[in-house]
Amino acid sequence: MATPRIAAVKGMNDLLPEQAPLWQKLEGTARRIAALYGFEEVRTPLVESTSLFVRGIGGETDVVGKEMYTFDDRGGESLSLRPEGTAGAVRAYVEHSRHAVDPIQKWFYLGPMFRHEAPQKGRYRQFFQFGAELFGVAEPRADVDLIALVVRFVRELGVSGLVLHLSSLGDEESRPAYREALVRHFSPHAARLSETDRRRLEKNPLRLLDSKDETVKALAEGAPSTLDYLSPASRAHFDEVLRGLDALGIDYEVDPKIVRGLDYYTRTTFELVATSGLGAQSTLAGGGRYDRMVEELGGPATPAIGFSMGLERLALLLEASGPALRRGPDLFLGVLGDEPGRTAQRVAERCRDRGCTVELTLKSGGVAKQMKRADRLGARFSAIIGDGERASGRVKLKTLATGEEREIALADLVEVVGAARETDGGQR
RNA sequence: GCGAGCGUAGCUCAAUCGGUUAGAGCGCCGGACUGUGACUCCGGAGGUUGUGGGUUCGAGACCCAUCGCUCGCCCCA
Repeated sequence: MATPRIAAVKGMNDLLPEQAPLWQKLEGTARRIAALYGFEEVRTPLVESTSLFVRGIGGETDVVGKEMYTFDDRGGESLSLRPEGTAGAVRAYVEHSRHAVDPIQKWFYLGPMFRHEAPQKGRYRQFFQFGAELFGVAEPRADVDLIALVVRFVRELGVSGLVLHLSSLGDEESRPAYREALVRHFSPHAARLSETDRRRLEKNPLRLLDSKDETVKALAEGAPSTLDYLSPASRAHFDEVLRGLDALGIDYEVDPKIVRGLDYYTRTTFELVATSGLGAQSTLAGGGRYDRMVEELGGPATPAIGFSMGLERLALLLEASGPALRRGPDLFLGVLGDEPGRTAQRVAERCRDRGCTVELTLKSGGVAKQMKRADRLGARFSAIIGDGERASGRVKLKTLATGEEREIALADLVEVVGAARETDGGQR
């Protein structure tokens, strides 16, 4: 009987070497695009005081109310694994008085988030997000710049079939009136609503617009739009965002029904939705303004806008369009014997000094076996070093792809392999 | 939290109505080829059929429970 194995925790996945190239591409592109827009990386803790999320995101939200990994540490303080990145970023902005350094802070982050939900396609308990936060600018141009970043990122990766949904939730002035209008619209039909939807009607009527229940969907068709209740200032802001996107040629769909699940949003909200490939979890990215949150967490009144994107969902879309290639080593160095092995290892080090990737035979074996390995690894060149080579100072350098073989001086090996790498920049 | 589907080798799958020793392809290891990969051929390892119980002369298959995975609902990225 085999010893029982311990499996990974439900909803938390290993990323194995085969998947690494794809993730490196995702993260590398994210960093590069963020830099193009002047965003700098911030790394905040994975664990925060539970109260941060309760205050920042809203205790009534599903994310905080029932999906957080919460525990008491040894001192009795309630801590939680971060379910999203914005609250921690705002906390850091306030804690370090960044407004005093420069009120305009442009941050991006890349890292795991945790939510205790039933896993399904595109939804995991540990998932990676790429996100950005732009503090200190109320102007709609900031909204447009941030959305442009998101759009450029997915475009750069070659993901297609995405639609940008856009709306505005208004400000302190507009929201109460809109809320009331919604209650007026749905209340006469309360009897036909499910229990949860009736509770929503009381607590957060905005939620009803997002319902998938057919009855509610039908009712929502004729519901008043948040856009009709915007204050003049919010209206002007929203219109300017739309004009800015038009000017950049970014397509969007004004969709008053998008309601973000976190309480902190004001004014502009947006989602990037996949039209296929993600099943029920079609939202790839979400974001919006949170102009009141910095103040609510004890900082000076500071407007802000941000977004976050689920990288697993992005990976799912990218995997569908073909696997990322793993690049083999520039040189495979085979070894026959201990003494030649030491020579080969020295040569390998010199190649690596030169910036070439080298796979050296570590586990002794016959030539055929070593060549098989060279082939499987996808090496560009192979050479075997044995007593003969050591004595003569000459090696046979084989180009795996063509089978062509030529004899060169062992002393020239580094230069030949290095030059070949440089002619095509290591891209093969 | 709720609902549904699925668990057979490392992977993808097969196994007649419940029938005797659970197979194949790919992959892996070895050999043909003791100093040259791919193609080919030969051989090998690898399974408590997720787990526990039940029905039966007999269970991979049927029943119950349990665990896991997947998908959907809710919600979200």
